Amino acid sequence: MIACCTPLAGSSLSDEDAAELERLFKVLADRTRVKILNILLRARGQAVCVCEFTDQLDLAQPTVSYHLKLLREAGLLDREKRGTFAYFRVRPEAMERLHSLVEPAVLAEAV
Amino acid sequence: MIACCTPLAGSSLSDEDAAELERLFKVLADRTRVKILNILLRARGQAVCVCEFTDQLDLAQPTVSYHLKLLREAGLLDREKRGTFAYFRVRPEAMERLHSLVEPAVLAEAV
DNA sequence: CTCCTTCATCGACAGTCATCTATATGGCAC
DNA sequence: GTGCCATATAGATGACTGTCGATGAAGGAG
Repeated sequence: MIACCTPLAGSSLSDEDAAELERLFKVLADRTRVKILNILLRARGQAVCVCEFTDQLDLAQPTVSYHLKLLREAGLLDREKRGTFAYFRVRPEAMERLHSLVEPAVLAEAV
Repeated sequence: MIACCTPLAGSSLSDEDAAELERLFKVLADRTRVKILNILLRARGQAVCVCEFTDQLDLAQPTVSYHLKLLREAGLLDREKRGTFAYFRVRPEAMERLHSLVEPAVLAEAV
């Protein structure tokens, strides 16, 4: 008889914690949003104008706006308006949190 | 006149690199797969039987099989068959790679 | 061999997502 | 005020995804 379904040590991830990780990874699970993050990180924390994204990404302006909104709602970006222009910057503490969450030792426990 | 669209330093993420990050995050962007990873990491690298997942996750067996397949295709899991049973274990090097990829300094450059 | 168990695959279906065009909002110039 | 420009929002649409039930494949028990 093969030993199977033996109990595991440690407390399992709660539904809420799993859902939170899902939300976070969903935001990152798109090449356009990855590129946006890359542009912002290359700016070393400085604010970047929306026109910069519409220039570099080959997408219609509303599509870019849509992705920026998702990133902002996830708490990864801050927006700042100057006149009709909008500037975005990355939130360093959010990136730090992301980095710490994917630590194997952390994923083995609750969030 | 507001300064806008000023050039950025550094090389931008290539399409392929962005697509690779997208693929990786897509696999993680599901609460069931997050829970599977959590179970495997709590097992401290030991192999875990499929029945363990079907027990703990409240899902039909084909659904669990589907998620395990995605995780395996992403290189995050290894499978080992013993008789009719299948055991999965996490690939530590894949988790390490994941952790290093979400480093802000890394995301600011190419992968 | 036959039956049962475990797991993987298939096909269908509902829900979600990324994208577009069209439109609205709101500031600046004149 | 009017007109223009940058951005956000709304609605539509095609593609993808997670889920299930049904079925297939393969090994162990009797």
